[in-house]
Amino acid sequence: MSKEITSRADDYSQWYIDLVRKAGLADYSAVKGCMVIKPYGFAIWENMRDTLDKMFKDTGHVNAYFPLFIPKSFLSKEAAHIEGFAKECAVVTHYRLKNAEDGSGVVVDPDAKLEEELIVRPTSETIIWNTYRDWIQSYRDLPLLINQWANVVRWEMRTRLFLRTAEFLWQEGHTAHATAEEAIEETRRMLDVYATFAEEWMALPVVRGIKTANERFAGAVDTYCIEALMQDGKALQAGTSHFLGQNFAKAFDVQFSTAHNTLDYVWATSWGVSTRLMGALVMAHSDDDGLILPPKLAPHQVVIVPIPKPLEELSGFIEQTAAALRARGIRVKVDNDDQNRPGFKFAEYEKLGVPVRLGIGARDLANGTVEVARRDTKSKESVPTEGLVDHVVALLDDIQRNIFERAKAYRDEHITPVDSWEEFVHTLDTKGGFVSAHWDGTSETEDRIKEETKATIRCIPLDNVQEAGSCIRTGKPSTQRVLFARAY
RNA sequence: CGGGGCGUAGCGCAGCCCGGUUAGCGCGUCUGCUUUGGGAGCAGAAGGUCGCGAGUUCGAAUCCCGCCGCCCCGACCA
Repeated sequence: MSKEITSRADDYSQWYIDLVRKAGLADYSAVKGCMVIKPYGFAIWENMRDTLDKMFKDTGHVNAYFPLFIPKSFLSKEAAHIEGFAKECAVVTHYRLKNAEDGSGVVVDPDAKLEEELIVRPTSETIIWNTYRDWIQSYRDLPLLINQWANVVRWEMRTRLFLRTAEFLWQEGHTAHATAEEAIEETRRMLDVYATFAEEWMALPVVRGIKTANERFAGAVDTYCIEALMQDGKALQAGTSHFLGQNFAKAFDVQFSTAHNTLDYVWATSWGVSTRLMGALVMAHSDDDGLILPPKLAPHQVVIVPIPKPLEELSGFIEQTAAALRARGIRVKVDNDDQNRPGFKFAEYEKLGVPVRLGIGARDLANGTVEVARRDTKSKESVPTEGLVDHVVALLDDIQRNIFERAKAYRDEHITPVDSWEEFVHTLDTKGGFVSAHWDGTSETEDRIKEETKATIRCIPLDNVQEAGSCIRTGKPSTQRVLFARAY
C-alpha cells in the first residue's frame, strides 16, 4: 500500500501536483508550460462548460468564434491593453518550413517571413472590436451579446497545472451596449452568473468584489471579480467581469447612431472564466486521499463496486440498481472490472473523488441492503434496498451542500479584520486567508504593501460597509476595509 | 532571466563520486493457478538508442566538453 499523494501538511504545492496527475486530471506535456488535459479532467471541464454555456444562453448570449491570430497592429490600438499583455505574447513570424541544407531536419524558411507578424491571442478584445465595427451601425444593433469558447496563450514565466499554463481554455464574453448603465448592468449580471456557478455548482464560496487600479484588467474602466480561498490560505481569482467603458470602441472606432440621431461610441464589457477553475475546484475541497468533487460536476456521481463473491445473481441486482439511479438522472458507473479487488477500487474511487460509492455483495443481497459510502466524510452506512434511490438522491444533495458549507466555514474563519500593521503582517504569516483592513486608496501604498508582505488587495467587496478608519500602512484616512491576501 | 534539481524499461528510482563481463530494484504489463466486504499471493515471462552530440580510453550509464528538454524555487500574470 503506497501513499502516492504527498500530504497537504508535508507540502501543499506538491500535494496539488500529485493530485492533479494521480487523479488523471492533467499531465505535463512535451511543450514547456503547456499541459495535457486528460479524459477525466476534461470530463469535469465539460460539465463546467456545459453548465456555464446554458447560463450564458439563459441570459441572452450567443456563441461565435473569432480567429486565434491577431494582427500585431490591432493589439497596440488600445494603449493600456498592449501595456498589460506585451510581455507575454507568442508571435508568429513565418508561415513555412523547409528542409535544412545539411539534412539536419526542418528549419524556418527565411523567405517565408510574414509582412505583419501575428500574435497568438492572449485575449480577443482587439480582434473582436475590430469586427464589431462592421457589425454595429445603429442602436438597433445593440446590445450585442456574444461569447466564445476558445484557447488563449500567455507566455508565462512560471506555470502551474491548471492555475497558470502558457495555453489555457476559457470562455470570453464580449458585449456591446448603447449606454454605460446598460454595460455596467451586464458586467454585474455576469459576475453574478459566475458567483452563482461557483457557489451552487462548484460548491466554492466566493467574495464578489471590484479590483483596485493595480489589479484591473488592461484596458478596463472597472474590473469585477470573484475571489475564492484555497485550503492553504491563499486566495484565487476565479473569474472576472470587466466594464470596458468606451475604451475599445474608441480604439477601434465603433460608433452607432442613437435613437436621437446622434453619433456615440459603444459601451463594452468582457468577462471570462478559464480552466483555472479546475485548480480552484481541486484546492478548495480535496484531501490527502484524493479529489473530492461536488456531485453536480462529478463525471460519475455514483460508482457501484460489486463484491464478487461467487454469486452470479449479483450482476442482475447491480444492473437493476444502476438503472433505477440513472432513471433519476444520476450519472452512475458500474465497475465490473474483475482485475482489481474491491479494496483497490475503494481507494481508487476515493482518489477520483466520486461522491458516492455503493458496495454490493452477497451479504447485502441476503440482507436486502447496500453499503453506501460518501466521499466527503468517508463515512459508510448500510442502507435498505427499498428507498435506496431516494436515499442516494438526498445524499448527493447533502454532499453538495456539505462541501460548500465546509469550504464556507473555512473561508469565513479566514477573513480576519485587523487594525494595526503588526497584526496585519502577523495574520498573513501565521493564519493566511483574507485580511480585512483599511487602505488609503493609493496604488503607491498597495505596491508598498505588496513588496513588504507579498499580499495584494484581492478586491473591495461589493457589499462593503462604509466605515471611517485609517490606512493599515500609512495611517491616512480611509472610508472602508478592503480584502488583502497572498494569492495564486 | 537568475538559483537549484532531474533526464537509465510504461511509471518511480538505484547504479555515476572510485570506468571493467550479461545495467539492476519496486510498481505496472503479459501467462497460469489460488483469491476477492479496504490498495491480493505464488510461479513464470516480456520489456533498455542509459536525453542528444563529440571526446578521453583496450573498454564509458559512469570521466571531459558542448547541446537539448522538463520540473522546482524567485522577479511578471487569469
